[in-house]
Amino acid sequence: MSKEISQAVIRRMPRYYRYLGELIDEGVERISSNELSTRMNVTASQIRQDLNNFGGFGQQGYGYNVKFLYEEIGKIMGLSEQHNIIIIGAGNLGQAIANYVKFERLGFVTIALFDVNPDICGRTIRGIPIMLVDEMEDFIATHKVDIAALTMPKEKAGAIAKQLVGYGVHAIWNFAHVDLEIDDDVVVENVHLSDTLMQLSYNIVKSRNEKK
Amino acid sequence: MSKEISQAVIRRMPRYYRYLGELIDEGVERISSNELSTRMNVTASQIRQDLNNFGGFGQQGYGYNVKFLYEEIGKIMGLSEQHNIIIIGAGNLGQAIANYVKFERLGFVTIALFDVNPDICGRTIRGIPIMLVDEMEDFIATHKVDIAALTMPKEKAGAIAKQLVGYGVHAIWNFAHVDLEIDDDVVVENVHLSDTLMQLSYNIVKSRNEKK
DNA sequence: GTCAATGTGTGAAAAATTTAACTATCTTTT
DNA sequence: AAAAGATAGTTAAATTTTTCACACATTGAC
Repeated sequence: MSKEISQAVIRRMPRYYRYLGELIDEGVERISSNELSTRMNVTASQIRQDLNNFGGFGQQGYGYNVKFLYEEIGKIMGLSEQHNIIIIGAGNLGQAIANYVKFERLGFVTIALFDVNPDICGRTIRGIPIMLVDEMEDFIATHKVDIAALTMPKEKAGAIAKQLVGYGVHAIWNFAHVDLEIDDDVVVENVHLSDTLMQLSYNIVKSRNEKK
Repeated sequence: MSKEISQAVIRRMPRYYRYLGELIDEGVERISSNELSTRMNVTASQIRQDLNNFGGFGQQGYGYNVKFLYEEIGKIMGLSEQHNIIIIGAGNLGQAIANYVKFERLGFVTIALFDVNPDICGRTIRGIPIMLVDEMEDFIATHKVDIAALTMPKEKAGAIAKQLVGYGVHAIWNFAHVDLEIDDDVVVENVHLSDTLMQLSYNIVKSRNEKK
């Protein structure tokens, strides 16, 4: 059995991926854990430990091949396959996400939005159709849906999530401010914006106090 | 000197706050760490340890007074004062945030949006004006601005952040996909949506493999 | 008022994470 | 081709975080 990799490590991987992408853009071919650690403001030891969770991607005396490592991390994070997203809640946030072209470069493609409001149904965003929530079941049955993004008010999120899981969706990107109670085999990633605001606020007050 | 409280603890506080808010809505007056731990799916021990970082809010044999604890956490997280937010980048995401009424209940009030696009300037969102980025300096000089939310493309984020800090802004809620290099006395909270998507993607693949 | 039950605060143990140190391997130079 | 230098992989130590366990304060029943 392969050892479980801690979520702390997983949370750091996207940052490595981003920095490696930048290095590629800069035309850098190879990099040592030490040099990368300086750029990223982490310890070289942590970089080596993190990467070694997945295997040895570097070479003693040489370092890491930037392009190779970039691609390997991409594979590890599941970016080698396309993930289709549907967005439930075509409000501002839902539309914002649908408009984010950058996600597509990572393989995350929004294929539909759903809303309860009949007025906006039939419209499209970048060619992506907005449909009625009632059409969701049919749509999921006839399309490959890998991720459902929940951007509706929290009151409705629980029920919608349950429905989605019933229709066969196994991954939820949850922007509603509730903890979804859902089967173990469904993967949930929460994005609680107000939580991050509160953390910011805490650190503001702290920083102010430290300044005396 | 008061001991430093780990960011791990700080990240958990908003969740306590949310659950306590729900308990208040349910009319619950008191709760034990044990009962709360069941609801929240964490250990009672962790709850007690976390809270004790800030002082003893409970009472042996009684538990915690829900309303009192809620208010205390609010104070700890800096919610007892109003935080004015300006949003730089009035695209979809910026507008989505400006429309989020719920933040206001926590004391976070958006007072202006700024954009480089003259076409949308002069418009308002919920009464909040959209202005030209050029007007930013003046605005900050004449208004209390506590937090700047960066929702513009990452290419511009670094320069804008520098400007903002120059104008006296000390806290940045960063949605741009870059690490801002900024003075130590400026507080930055990053919200990297694509990072969370990648984490979700990793967990999807992992979960699929576990299922055999 | 007494006593059993409850349940926090807290010191200590356990677990997890991070950092440091070392070894072995590869690269580069001469 | 050999020696010197660089650097990943890896083991060990240090640190941090989480969990456990229990003394003792408070509540509530009788």
